[in-house]
Amino acid sequence: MLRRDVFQAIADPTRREIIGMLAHKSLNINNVADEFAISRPAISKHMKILTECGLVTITKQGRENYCHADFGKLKEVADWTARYQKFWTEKLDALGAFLDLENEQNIDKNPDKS
Amino acid sequence: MLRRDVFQAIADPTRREIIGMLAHKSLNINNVADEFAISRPAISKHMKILTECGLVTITKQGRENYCHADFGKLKEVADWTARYQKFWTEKLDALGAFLDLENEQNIDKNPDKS
DNA sequence: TATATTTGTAACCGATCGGTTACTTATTCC
DNA sequence: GGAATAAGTAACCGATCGGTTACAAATATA
Repeated sequence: MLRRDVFQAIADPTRREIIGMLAHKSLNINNVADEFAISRPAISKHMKILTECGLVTITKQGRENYCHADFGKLKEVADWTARYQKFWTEKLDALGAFLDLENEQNIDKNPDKS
Repeated sequence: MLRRDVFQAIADPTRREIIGMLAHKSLNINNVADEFAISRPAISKHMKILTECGLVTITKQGRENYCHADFGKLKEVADWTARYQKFWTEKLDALGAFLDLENEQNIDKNPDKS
């Protein structure tokens, strides 16, 4: 497996839009492609990237491939941003806030790797 | 202005590491470059991307350029992931959860655009 | 003043990205 | 069986990415 990076997967606005669509309802590839100006193969490629990083799972139903969003992988992103949340929610000294956060969560020596 | 996308900016693991470093302490370009195996101009390019999207600001001090992280822009990412938070925090029916979220936050018709 | 330090940037490189068209395969419907 | 539908994939394209080396400019230091 290629073990795609979820940060890289959500970097593209089209893919973020796809995730939003699938939150409402599971759709097959053509259903998704109909909502965009780009071609079906282009959507198919985006979907491959989303499945490779675990953001989307596909279940085959006859000749149709239904795509479901799997939001668990999005937690990885939320957790990363949460490290710095205090910096925008409170007007604290930045260094102090970070050290507080580090203490609370007891994160490892190198918390900034991916 | 190029008006860089913060999602694209944080897609690169090196840039995420830089953000983590600047959370501890403001540093000049060489300080940052010393922590990586890649060249100084490469770091300089990463820093340009980070400043273009507002994640980093630079203050000139003599011949040194001090880089400070600006976490406000990270809220944009946190807000996007928060739309789907219920999907991983609770074991609810996915459609129901999304509609609840939509109701609470009263987000616009097309909440999935970037 | 001469030299060292900090930085930006230009030119280049190979790889990847996001898209296309064309073709194939599998399934469903008449 | 034959036609239509859904989807994967290969080949190609131009642009961007992430890196390099080389050079220039500004500031600090001896």
